[in-house]
Amino acid sequence: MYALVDCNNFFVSCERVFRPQLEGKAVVVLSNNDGCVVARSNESKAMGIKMGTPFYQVKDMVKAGRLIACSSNYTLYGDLSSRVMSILADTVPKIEIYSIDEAFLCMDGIPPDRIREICAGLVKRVRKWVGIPVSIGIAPTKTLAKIASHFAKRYPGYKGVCQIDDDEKRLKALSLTPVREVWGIGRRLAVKMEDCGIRTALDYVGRPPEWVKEHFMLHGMKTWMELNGRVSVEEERPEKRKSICTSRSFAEMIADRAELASRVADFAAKCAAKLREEGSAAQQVTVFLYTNRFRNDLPQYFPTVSIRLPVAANSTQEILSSALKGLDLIYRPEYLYKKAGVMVEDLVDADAVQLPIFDYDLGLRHRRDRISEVMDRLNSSGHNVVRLAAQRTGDYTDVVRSGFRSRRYSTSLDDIIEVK
DNA sequence: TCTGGGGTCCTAGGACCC
DNA sequence: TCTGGGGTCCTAGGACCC
Repeated sequence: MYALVDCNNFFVSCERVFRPQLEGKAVVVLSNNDGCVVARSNESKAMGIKMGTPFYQVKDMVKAGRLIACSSNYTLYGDLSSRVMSILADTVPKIEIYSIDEAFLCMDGIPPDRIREICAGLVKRVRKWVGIPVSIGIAPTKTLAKIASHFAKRYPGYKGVCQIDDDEKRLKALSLTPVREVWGIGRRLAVKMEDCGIRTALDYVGRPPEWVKEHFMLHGMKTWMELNGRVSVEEERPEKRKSICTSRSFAEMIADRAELASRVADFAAKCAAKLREEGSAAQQVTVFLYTNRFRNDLPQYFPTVSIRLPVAANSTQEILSSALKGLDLIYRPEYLYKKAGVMVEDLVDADAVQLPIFDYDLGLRHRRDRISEVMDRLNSSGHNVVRLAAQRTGDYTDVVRSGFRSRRYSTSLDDIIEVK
């Protein structure tokens, strides 16, 4: 059996932990730059606010006092997430962290008749110790556990735990689940399935496997098997990422090359730091720019360029200088840019980098690695105490729109003192 | 005026090989 | 007019997830 633990309205719940006056109110959390709605309380869902709604479309409700908006505060969410995860990890033999607000628990070795009771205990403990409400779905496959967790979340009668442990319950649950809500079936596939007359998950599992394979290929087959109770979604992914990306939209559009370069330099430095944190090194650095895709009146340009590194690297200097080289190749002064990003790809283990035999300055490499190490130590507080001259001066908060930010209650000493 | 950020996997098709 | 058959590898783009 798998148990999927899903934090309810996670970002909103995090805000509520430290501002209990938000309890029972319509609350939304906004994306970077206060761009769009990325989390909603039950009350704001009931008001019809959809995921991804641009903030300006609900601004009037905020002004009228009917809706409370919070800028996103990922430091806070990340910290509360790790507290939730550590409680889960302490309770069951194995957990697979799936996202910031979800984890699969592997219930191997736990007597079947105790699973529900253990999960009910977890719901209470996480609520009491961290303050976050969670829902848990229990089932023989991950896809079914997801469905069970939806029921646990939707119907208060379950008290946060729903288990699918026999065929009767499974078929009942599938018949009540629209196919577009199934894990692994997105918008495009859902439309295609509905065109074939498939409305519920039960309709889908009723189709013969040959037909499913023909129309929805490998991916569709896996989902089909999972819904039929046969495990097909692999075990956890390897712990190291295959690519790392840092990108941001800008509060204002940018045309100036120097300004753009300093932003790209920041993104590159961030990628390099993430690489080192993970013990990886990159063989390729990609830079991309976006003009404002919502401005039909402006010329559009979405260039991207990749630079191969002769030797895999993770020093800030090397990643940054490649990124700026890339920027030079794609930058055109006649456009207004709204977003940029740096991606590092083809990652290898940092301690297994293949060095060339000839014409290679190993001393230079070591010096760069040393500098990066020192930078990491000095920057470990999360503030950019030291940076390369190509990077921006000043804090990131200077350039991001964030009108409703809560404090970093659980991680920043200043903010903790403020609360007291 | 104002529209997020970060990942993974799969497939089709092209390049290339014999 | 008529132009083989079979592989592998790589990449871009599309689909999905949160």
